[in-house]
Amino acid sequence: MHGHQTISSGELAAQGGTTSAQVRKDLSFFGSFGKRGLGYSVSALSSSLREILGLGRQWNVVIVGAGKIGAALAQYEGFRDRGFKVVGVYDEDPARVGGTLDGVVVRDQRELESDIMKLKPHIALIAVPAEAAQTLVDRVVKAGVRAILNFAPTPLTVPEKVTLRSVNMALELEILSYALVNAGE
Amino acid sequence: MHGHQTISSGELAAQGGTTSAQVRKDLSFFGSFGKRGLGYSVSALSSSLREILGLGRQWNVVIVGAGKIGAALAQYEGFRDRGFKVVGVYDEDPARVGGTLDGVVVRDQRELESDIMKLKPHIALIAVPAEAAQTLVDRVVKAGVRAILNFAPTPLTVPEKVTLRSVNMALELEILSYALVNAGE
DNA sequence: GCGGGCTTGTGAATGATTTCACAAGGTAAC
DNA sequence: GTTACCTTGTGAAATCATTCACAAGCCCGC
Repeated sequence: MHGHQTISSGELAAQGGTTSAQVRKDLSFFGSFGKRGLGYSVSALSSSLREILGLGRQWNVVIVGAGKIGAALAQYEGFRDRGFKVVGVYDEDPARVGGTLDGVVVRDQRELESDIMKLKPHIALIAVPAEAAQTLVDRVVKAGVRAILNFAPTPLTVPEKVTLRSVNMALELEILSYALVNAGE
Repeated sequence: MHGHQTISSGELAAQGGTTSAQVRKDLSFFGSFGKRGLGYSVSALSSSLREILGLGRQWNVVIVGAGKIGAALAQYEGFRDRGFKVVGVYDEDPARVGGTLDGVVVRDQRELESDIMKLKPHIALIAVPAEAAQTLVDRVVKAGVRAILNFAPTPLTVPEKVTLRSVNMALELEILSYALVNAGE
């Protein structure tokens, strides 16, 4: 981005929308990468972080639900760029099964367990209606998936060994709504 | 959901995936809605919250960017259900302009300012590549939008009077990646 | 109307996160 | 080599958020 060989915590903070102290504290959690008086070597820091975050390797991902959100996820370049490969898309609706999303064939949700055993995906993205989400999470967890990113607007429970994160777009809009109502106060 | 007329903080917590103390603390920020010994009246609480969060009224939304994510957002029922109405979708690409997404015609990004002046949308959803995001945010802010939900994977800056929230799906995956790498520790 | 059993609302305690502030270490110019 | 100047890494302080715990209030049965 810049021609710099090296970058200071302050510059990183400006780029990331945070503070220099925050950046240094965060990085110090993993170790000490910088040189005092100079800053951080861009290339060394970048590869250390890739290593630490596990972005060097390829992660296989299955998408459960081929509706609007599932389709958008399947086609999202941001994932591929970071080493996340969509190895399967699943849906319940016969009308969708057999179609393709960005080169991946939509398979029947009944194949989920057997496919997971075979493909051993690391991550499952849940993009189904709220009512169906917990059931499908239980199924993918039982089949061996250990990391889940949930897009259904409902809280889910998983065993302790499984990592779950949720993205709730409707909630984000409600927060904006609240901010608008209370704007002038 | 239940036939109850009234609901306790504990039940709300279970549904929302949190704790009863948390629920009570959060609600107490807005006022005091419950009856001791009994709980909260479902209908009264529901309408109070709708009022406070501004969900009673309709909010007009424009979507900037008619790519994968923009299209998914335009078609997302979760928004309409909560009173958010998509009044415009904009793109730069002539191949997309003129097409329709869920009944809304995709318009040329050059019309953005004049349309915003006319339609007075309350919220803009930014669904363009990272490089273009700041420029478009500046444009919609200048045209009068005061609340922005950003889906581009980049930090943005807005004037203080504007509320900005960001959803970063790639970052969510990176966090999962880190969790997987450090699973057994 | 009184007592037992719930549940709220909220201070106080605890825990987590962010910011401050500065010694220690490094660069670069002379 | 020495000096002037930067920037990191990190304890300590401050801020923010969550959890605890309990008095106060309300319902209901008798």
